[in-house]
Amino acid sequence: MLNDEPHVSPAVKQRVREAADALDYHPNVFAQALVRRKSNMIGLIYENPSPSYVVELQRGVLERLTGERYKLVVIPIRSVQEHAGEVVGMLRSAALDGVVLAPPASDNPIILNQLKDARILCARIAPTRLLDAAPSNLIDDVAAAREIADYVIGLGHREIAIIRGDPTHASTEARMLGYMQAFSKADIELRLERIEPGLFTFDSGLAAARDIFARGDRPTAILAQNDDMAVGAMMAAREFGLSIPDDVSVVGFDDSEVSRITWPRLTTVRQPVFEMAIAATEMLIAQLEDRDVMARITHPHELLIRESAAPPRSLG
Amino acid sequence: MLNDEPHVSPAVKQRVREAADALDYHPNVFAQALVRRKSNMIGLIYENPSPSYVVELQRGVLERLTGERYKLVVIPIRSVQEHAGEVVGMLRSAALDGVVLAPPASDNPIILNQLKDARILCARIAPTRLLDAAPSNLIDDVAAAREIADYVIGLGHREIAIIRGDPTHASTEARMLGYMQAFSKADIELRLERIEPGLFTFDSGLAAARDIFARGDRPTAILAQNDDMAVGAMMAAREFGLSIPDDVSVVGFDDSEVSRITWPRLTTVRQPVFEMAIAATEMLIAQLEDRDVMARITHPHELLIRESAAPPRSLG
DNA sequence: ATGAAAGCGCTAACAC
DNA sequence: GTGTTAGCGCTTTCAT
Repeated sequence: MLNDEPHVSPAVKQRVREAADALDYHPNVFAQALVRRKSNMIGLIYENPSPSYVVELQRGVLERLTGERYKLVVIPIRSVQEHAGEVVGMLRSAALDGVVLAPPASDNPIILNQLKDARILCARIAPTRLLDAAPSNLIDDVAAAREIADYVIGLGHREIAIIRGDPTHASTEARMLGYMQAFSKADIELRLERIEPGLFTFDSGLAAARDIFARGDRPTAILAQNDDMAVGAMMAAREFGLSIPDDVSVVGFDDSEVSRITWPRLTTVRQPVFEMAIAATEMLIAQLEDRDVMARITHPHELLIRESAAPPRSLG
Repeated sequence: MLNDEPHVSPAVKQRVREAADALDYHPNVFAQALVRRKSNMIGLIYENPSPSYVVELQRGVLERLTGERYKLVVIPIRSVQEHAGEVVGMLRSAALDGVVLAPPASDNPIILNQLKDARILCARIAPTRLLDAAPSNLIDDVAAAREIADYVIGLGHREIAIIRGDPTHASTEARMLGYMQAFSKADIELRLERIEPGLFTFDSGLAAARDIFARGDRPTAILAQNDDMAVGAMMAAREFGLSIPDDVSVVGFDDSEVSRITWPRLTTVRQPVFEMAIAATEMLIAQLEDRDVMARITHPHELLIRESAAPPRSLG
């Protein structure tokens, strides 16, 4: 009766509602779920490399869920790489109607397959492979990385170091490829010792940049594969008494909040994580309600020129 | 049978488990919940002023929940102040076993009362009032604020501005009180125009500090009631060409991640949000499982002296 | 110890 | 339209 049935007059609805309120009646969601086979809960699956990324993600999902009857269950995975086989078991015992998959889970074939077998719907954020396996929200990582590398090269830099992201995330390779395209277009040789590993965390960026600065021939610019690592690199530069961007330029990737609160503000390329999360949630809800679903959205990226990169001093 | 019954031999258990795996059997959680009247889900209720605070909070809850059968449902509230009356209705329709209450919900008498009426268990983070209404995790906000103010005054500052937190959070008043105790002990007069309102956000700190710097007589130090606002104040200082800590000292409150990634690093006073969230979740689980529950834990705070505060230039 | 049966609170199908 | 009933998948109780 409370479920918006078709042939009930508004007046009656109103009275029923009042009576329900008066009796403090709340339908039992388990009984409902049991018979409807629907929990009205969705999950957000993520690993934990960059807090700012996760925050944006979750904000986006919750934004789309406001006013909706769905509740959000957060499911952090220590290491998708290691626990892929167990993830779907967890999900089905949580009885979720569907899940939003953030990287690197969104790229994991084991998870994708088991999800299909378990008939759990999903929508994905930033996958790079198997794009038709499930609805996807992407940016063009290769192009975005190429553009910011182009920009840095355009400033006159030729001695450029790179801090890579987490190797278990496919976007790390994609961004690497974009950088390399820009390098080869400009005829710059990328030396192996100029590539530092990282994990998408502030600490890993700090450590990587310390390594870079501790070595003899210092680059004039650093491309970090996300903003957290870029901010770590800025910290390392300060430790070495280098000023940014005069002594060394640093650029990031993502436009996460941290890029706007540092000084100088970080030049980066925007990935609209919040909007991607909203769109992914929309795709998931559409599936749950048997509406038409977009199979794939490529979201726009945008080079954001701020103050952390400038021409190298020799050209200054 | 799968529920760890007492009189079953290990061998039988093992075989049952194998059979269950082979058939890919998963118990239906709704049927269980229906008859047991227990959902194995807990909620985290928060408002959204400072992302770094929320991240720590959620990390703590999830940390305590790893390996536990409980799932976490996140419940952001736009404005606890405005929607206190509706919160508990939402919760009971979500059928949660219990909730962790972050400020300002943890201080809200309406929510606390309705929770009790609805027999939803809870544990609280950083309440300042009604401390015996439900298990509480606190720090001594007054003492912590007094200590950091003492420190700044001890550096030689006497022209000190304050950026307040969100007025709907009770800790704002508590910290204010701590500052004032330090001021009066040092015989410093606190002028009204030296108190700027804020909302615990970076942007509000930025705006508040711009106001402060735009006025004629500039303070030599700023006490911000959390780190996000302090970092906003640092940004404003840069905009005015002021260097930190030489021209102006800035200190924060919380020791959130952002305080460690700025340059100079932020002098602040640590509130162990992560540990408080773990403890609150522990208190909640203990209640759910009828174990003894600590009624209140006062967590230690700690003054963290970093580089964003120094003696005023006149003394330098 | 083992098995049968009742019932948790609701929805949907079907008769009236 | 309105009232009745079966049954969702499990746990628990009560016979056996």
